[in-house]
Formats: sequence, C-alpha cells, structure tokens
Amino acid sequence: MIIFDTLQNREVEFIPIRADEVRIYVCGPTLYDHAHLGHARSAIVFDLLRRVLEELGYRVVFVKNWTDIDDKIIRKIEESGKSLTEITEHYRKSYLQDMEALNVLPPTYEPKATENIDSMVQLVSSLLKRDIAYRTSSGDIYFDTSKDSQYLSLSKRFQDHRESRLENIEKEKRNPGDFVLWKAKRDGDIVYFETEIGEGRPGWHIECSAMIERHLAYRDEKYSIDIHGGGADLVFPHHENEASQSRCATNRELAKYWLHNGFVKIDGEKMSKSLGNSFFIKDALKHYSGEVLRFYLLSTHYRQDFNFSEEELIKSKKRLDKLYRLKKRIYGTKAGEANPEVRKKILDALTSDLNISVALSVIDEFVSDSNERLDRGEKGKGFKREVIGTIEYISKLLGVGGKDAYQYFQFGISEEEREEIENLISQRSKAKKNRDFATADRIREELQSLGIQIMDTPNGTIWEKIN
RNA sequence: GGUGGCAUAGCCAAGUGGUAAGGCAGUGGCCUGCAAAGCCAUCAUUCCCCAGUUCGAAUCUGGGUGUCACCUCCA
Repeated sequence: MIIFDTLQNREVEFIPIRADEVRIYVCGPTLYDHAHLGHARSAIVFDLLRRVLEELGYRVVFVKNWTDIDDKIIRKIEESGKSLTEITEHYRKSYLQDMEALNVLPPTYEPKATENIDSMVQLVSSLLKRDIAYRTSSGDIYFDTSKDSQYLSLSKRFQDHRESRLENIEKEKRNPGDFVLWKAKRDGDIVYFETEIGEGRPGWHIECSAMIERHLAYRDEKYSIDIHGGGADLVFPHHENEASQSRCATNRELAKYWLHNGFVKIDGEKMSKSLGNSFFIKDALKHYSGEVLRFYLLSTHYRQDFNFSEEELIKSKKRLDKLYRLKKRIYGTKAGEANPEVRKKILDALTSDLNISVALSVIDEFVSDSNERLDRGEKGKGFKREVIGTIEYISKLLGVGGKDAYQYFQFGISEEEREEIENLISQRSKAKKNRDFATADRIREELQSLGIQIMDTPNGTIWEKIN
C-alpha cells in the first residue's frame, strides 16, 4: 500500500512495524460543541484507511481519543453552570450518533483524556527530571523545545525569529516556541486534578502522547505506532509537539507514518468555528441520509481541500443512486462472490494512497456494464449473485451501498406519506389500465410535486424520493 | 513576513514523461401510451501564463499570475 507521509513529504510504501498488525491513532474531537462537516470528513477518511488495511489482511488496532478537558470546555462550564461531565457526555453522545449515521466503524479503543491524567503526569515527570521540561513561577510546566534537535521536522518550519504574535507571551519561557505541558491551578479554577506534579490540568498536546503510550505503543520498537492521523491543521503545533515530547520522553519516534486530511471549505474558505461558516453534521443529517453525506465527503481525494456545496452533494447523490438502482433491479438475489476483476481494480486504486476517484470510476463502469447485461436479458443466477456480491464488497470497503435498495430511496418519508404515495400510484395504475392517460399523467404530476419520481417497470410501478 | 498546498471541459474530479479516466449537466438515438429509469453515441486538438529540457510534457526545470492553508484554538 502506498500512502503519503507528512514527515517525508512524499508518497511512500506502507510497511507496518510488525508484519500482520497496524496500530493507528487518530486525534478525536474536543467535546465542547457538536461535530461539524470537517470532523465528519476526517473521521470518514481514516475509516476508509482502516477498512482498506483490514481488507489487506492486517489486524488493525484503531484508537481515537476524546478530549474531554480543555479551556473551551471550561468556558462552557462557566457559561452554562453545568458540570464537566454533563457537557462532555452530551457532545460525546452527539458525536457517536453522527458517526453511526456516517457508518464510521467504532474505534478499537476510545480513551478519554480525563481517565488518563496519570499517564500524562508520568510523562511530564520524566521530562521534568531530565530538564527537558521546566516550571515557571506560576507552577506551569513548559516543554523546552531547544532540547529536541528534531523539533519542527514534521511541520518543516524554521524557528520563528519574529516576536510571537501573542501579546501575552509567557515571559519566563526559555524559548518562544516552548509550549505548556501542565497548567497549574490558579485561584478560582474550578477544574483541576491533584497529582504528584501539583494541582492543575494538562496542556492540549500531552494527552495524545500519554494515551498512545498507555493504550497503543510498542515498547521495544523504534516507533511507538504505525500511523498517526488527523486534520492538516493539526500538523503544527499539535502533532509537532506530540512528536517532540514523545521522542524526548520515550526515546522512540511516535509514529512511523503521519497522515493528514485536507479541509472542508465553504465558498473557498476553511470551515471553522471562528469564521462562523461551519455546518454541524447533525443538521446536515436532517436533510440527507448519513450515507449520502458519507459518499459525498468520500468522493474527493483525502488530501485535497473539499469545497462543500449542497448543489454538489445532490450531484454526488445521483451517482450513488445509480448503484442502488442496479441493486433494485436484482432485488432479492443472494450474494455470491464479488467480480474478481472489479474487486482488484477497486482495491488497487485504494491502495494507491486512497485514490478514491479511480475507485469510484471503476464502480461506475461496473454499474453500467451490469445494467447493460441486464438490458440484454442476461438472466443467469450466477451473474446476478456476482453483481450483488460486488455491491457487498463495495459496501464493506467504502461503507456505502449496503442499505436496502428500496429504503434508500425513501429517506425522510413518513408512514402517512408512504400510504398516500402508494394510494396515488394504485389510482394511476387503474387509470392506465383503462387507457385513461390524462388521469394517469395528472396523478404522475401530482406525485412529482410531492417530490416523488415514478418508474413503470415490467413488474409494476416503483417510486423514489427525488431531491 | 515565513512555510506548504492547489490551478485539467459549464460544474465536480483522476491522470506526474508517450499522446486527456469517471460522474453531474447538455445533445442525438433505442426503449416507453407519454415519461422516468436503463442502454448506445456524442461532448477538452488540450490541461493558469511565459520560457526551457526532450523525439515526445497536463506531467520535468526556471520565472510569473491567481488562490487556499498553517504560523493563534481548530478535523
């Protein structure tokens, strides 16, 4: 498998640390708000990577953390009067619902930062003992970036010689780039932990290093884990700092490969809370099924920026519709083996740094070819079973196409609406039988105004909800 | 100011030295009572601009333009 490694800044062959196992850590959400489409994309991208690696036969251990202690969460506590747990559990459940809707496989482990304070303290202590970390008079503990000759090797930056853009620059820092590992408790702080390094709370970066060390790391290898992933905005400072503190604390490189996904943008600008242009996943799910959203977010190569637009989402859905119409044509057929050629082409594309465009074009051709054969009257059971088997393979690998073909086209239709639609269709069928085409066409138009497209087939009239 | 991406048809998007995948939209046809769906055909002499290397470049080199991102919390 070929992947693009941020550290080497090129495509490289993926060779796991140990032959049959792959350990992946992906930075999860900070639980202070609902997840937006950027979170969705990142989750979907790494879910795809995981599925491909599993298909290749690796045992994949996939860890995604919950950041449930953070300044933004604390601000939320102060604003709302709710407890830390109330807030973080609320957003954690929301995130889990989103992931389920998007058909993102649950991670092998999902550790919480607050349940791993001990590991963080251990890491900080060992850095303190070796003078790689130091305390300021306030009790805060900083990481001394000058102690790591490889600092900035991941993000490939030069030390910034200008004064920091932060006005409240910490005057006691040894180097402008030093970052906080531990924030000592101040008077009035409501959230803090009592630990051997004092009362306080962890800085942002330390949790990932600590949780990797505790839950995932090889202890006797050159690298702690195989792959570390996240959004491109995490390269600096988050991943740079993680890599550095882990390197200094464990004498191991944190990850053998670093993967980063591109942004979701709105009107050409990065989707972010501060710009006020972010879409929550849960809101998008009110209008489109999680599967349609997944397919859309999946359809652009993971390293490219993704310009989100509802118009493009609808276009993308039409492509997925075609897969389901094929599935509907041979509804009820049992799955056989997937077509080996199609299967190989899809996997070849995906093992080439997740080349989704090529994979999707293979699927398009498979759908066309299968329809053509069905049009020609090919009726063999073996053929139909192979088609269903191939769709199941696609579903396993891409996480789309696995639903019931009729239900897929009825997203958002209530029971009453369904009865209404079926009633109208049966009226139209009677009119058609009597060759009363004026009435039949009038009913068809009525259905269309309800957003329902009908199709007359040899086996009767079927319907789909159209956008 | 520093650093890194990206620029391919109306739109989305592959392709990184051998003569432009795929999807959406469009056009013509088959099918249909008419549609829809499906199928067939068609749709970029050309890949932001300029110069260079080469038998040959969308692909490599140099320069330029545009655009986005990171450098501050961020997937």
